[in-house]
Amino acid sequence: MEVLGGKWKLAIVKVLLTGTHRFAALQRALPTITPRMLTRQLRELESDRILRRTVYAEVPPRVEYDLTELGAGLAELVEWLDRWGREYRKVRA
Amino acid sequence: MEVLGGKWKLAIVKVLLTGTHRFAALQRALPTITPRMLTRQLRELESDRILRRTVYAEVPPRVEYDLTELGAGLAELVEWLDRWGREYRKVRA
DNA sequence: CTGTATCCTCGTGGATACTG
DNA sequence: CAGTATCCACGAGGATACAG
Repeated sequence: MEVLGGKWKLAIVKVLLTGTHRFAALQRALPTITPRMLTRQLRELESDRILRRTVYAEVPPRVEYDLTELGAGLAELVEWLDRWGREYRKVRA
Repeated sequence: MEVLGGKWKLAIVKVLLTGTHRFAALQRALPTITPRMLTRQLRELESDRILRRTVYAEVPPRVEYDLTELGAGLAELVEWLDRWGREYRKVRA
């Protein structure tokens, strides 16, 4: 939970489960996140080896994010949580 | 994550997966939790229908906590997270 | 395009002491 | 036994502006 507990962490993982994304693409996928929060959560996920950050020395700059094997192993968890969340809303309603 | 995100929530669920517990028993199972935090997390889990609180009108007072069906449905998640946590520690080491 | 820098609010969580 | 009451520190998260 220390690794996954950030407000946007699992949301980011979920997006990256659909493939490699650039910074701006993640912003589009998470419309309400601020650049500051996106950077922070990405850096933490990187240092926890959930994802990889690849910088291409180009102009304009290009940076790509994709899941490591460790991160990809979270696929089941994300699905499980999605299902449980739906069940939860049903029961609580 | 809003429901499960408290610092002690999943730990409490994990204990209750082994059966009904009283307040003091939960304290013993979670040696570093303060009574204040235990109360708060229990009340939140109760209002989210993850567990049930049963008060017996006796002296001395007796209060028992046990999982609802919704809460019991978290068993898989807890196991999954345990496994992933171990894997995580191995890979990160 | 991919971020930093600054400033600020708020809530979580902890310490400690006390109570019906 | 099963909590409350108070007080406090810290940091996560957000708003806004700016930069290489």
